[in-house]
Amino acid sequence: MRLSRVEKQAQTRGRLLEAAGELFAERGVNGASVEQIAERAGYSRGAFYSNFEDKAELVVALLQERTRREHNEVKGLSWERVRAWNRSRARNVTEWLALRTELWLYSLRDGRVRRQLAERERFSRNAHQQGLAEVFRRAGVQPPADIEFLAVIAHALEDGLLIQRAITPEDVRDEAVVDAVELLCRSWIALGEKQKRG
Amino acid sequence: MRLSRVEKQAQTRGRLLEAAGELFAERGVNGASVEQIAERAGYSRGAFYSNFEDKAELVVALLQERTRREHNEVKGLSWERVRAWNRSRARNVTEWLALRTELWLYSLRDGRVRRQLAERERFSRNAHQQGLAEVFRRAGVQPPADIEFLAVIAHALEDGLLIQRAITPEDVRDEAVVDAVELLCRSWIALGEKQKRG
DNA sequence: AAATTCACATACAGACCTGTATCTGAGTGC
DNA sequence: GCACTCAGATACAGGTCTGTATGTGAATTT
Repeated sequence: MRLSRVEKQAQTRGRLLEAAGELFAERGVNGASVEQIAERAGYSRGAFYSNFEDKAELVVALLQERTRREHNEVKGLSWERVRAWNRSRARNVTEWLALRTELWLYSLRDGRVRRQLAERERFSRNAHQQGLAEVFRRAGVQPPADIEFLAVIAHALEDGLLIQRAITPEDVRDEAVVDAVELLCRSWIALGEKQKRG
Repeated sequence: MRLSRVEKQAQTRGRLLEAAGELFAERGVNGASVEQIAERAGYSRGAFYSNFEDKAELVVALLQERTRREHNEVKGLSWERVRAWNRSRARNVTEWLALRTELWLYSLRDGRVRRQLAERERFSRNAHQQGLAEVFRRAGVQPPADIEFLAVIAHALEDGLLIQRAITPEDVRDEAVVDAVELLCRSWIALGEKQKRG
C-alpha cells in the first residue's frame, strides 16, 4: 500500500516521537542525541530537522501526543476499565515513570513544557477524583467535600510510592501502591464518620 | 591561615561537590559538564580529575556526602527540631527536590548509585517513622503495627506532593504537604479506633 | 509527461566535551 | 635548605553534538 506525502510524513513524525520516548526513558532527555533518536526511528538527522525545530520542540510534541493519547484511551471508560488499563501499563511502569520524571525535570527549566505537563497532571488528578468518588459511592458513603484534595493526595502518593519502589523494590511490595490508596480511602471514610459523631 | 596539603585537597573536593550539587539541580547530571563544575568551584578541570575518577564517581561521592551530612545534622534531634530543620531547608525545596530527582534517575541506570540512594531513603523513612510514632504517642494512641508501611506512605506522599506543587503551584498550596501528612495521621487513628470497636 | 515541490539524506563547519600527558610550584621529609 | 612529592594548571588529541547548506528522488501539479 502506497502512502501519500502527508501520510508518510505523519508516519515519520510518529516514529520519531516513539523513538524519542524510549530513548528519553533509557538515557534521559539530555543523554539522548538527535542522531540517536533519528537512528532508532530508522531515519537520518535530516528527517528529524524537517519535522522539528530542535529537541525542545520535540519534547513539547511528545508530551502533547502522550496527553492526547491518554485522553482518548481513558475517555468514557468505567472505573474498572481504567484500573485494568493502568495495570496493563504497569508492566513497564518504571520506564513510563522514568520518562515522566525526565519530562518533569525538563519542565522545571522550560515554561512551555511545564504548561503542557500541568495539563496532563490535571487530567490525571481528575481521573483519580472520579475513581475515588465511585469508591465512596459503592461504600455507601457520601464523597467528602475535600475530594479534590484527596485526589491530589492519591495521585501524588502513587507517584511517590513508585519512586520508592524503584529504589528499594524489596521494601515496597508490588501491591503496595494499590493497598496504600485503598487504605487511604478506608481511613478517610473512618475519619468522616468520626467527625460526624462529633 | 595556611592549610596543610590534605586540608587543602579536602577543601577543593568539598567545593567541587558543592558546585556539582548546584549545577546538577540547575541543568541535570547529564547537562552539567566537568568543565562547568570545576569552573564554578573556582578550579580547572585538572583539579577535578585529580580528585575524582570521572563524573560517575563524583555522583556517588556527592550522594554519600549528602547522606552523611543529613545523618549528622538530624541525629539526636527532637521531632520538633527535625521539623524546624526541614522547614529551614524548605526555602530551596525545588532545587533540593530537583537534585534528588536527578540522582534518582541516575540511580536507575547505575547500581552503585542506587545502593547509595537506597541507604539515604531508608534513613529518611526511619526518621519519618520516629516522627509518626511521637505524633501517635502525643495523641494518646498506640502506634499502629503497620507504622513502618505508614512511614513509607508519608515519605512517598511528601515527595509526590512536592512534585505536583512544582508543576502546578496554584493547585497545591504551600501547606498542603504538612496538611496532608497530618490528615493522614488523623484518619489513620480514626481507622484504628473503628477497627477496635469491631 | 514535464515542471515543481518538498521530505528526507548527505556533507560540512563550529562548538563543546572527555580523558590523558605534561608541566609547575607550593608543601613535606630528610 | 635541598630534594622530593603531588595537587592542580595547561595543552592536546579524539570523539560527539548541533544546526545549516546542499543534494536527490518520489509524489504532486499542471
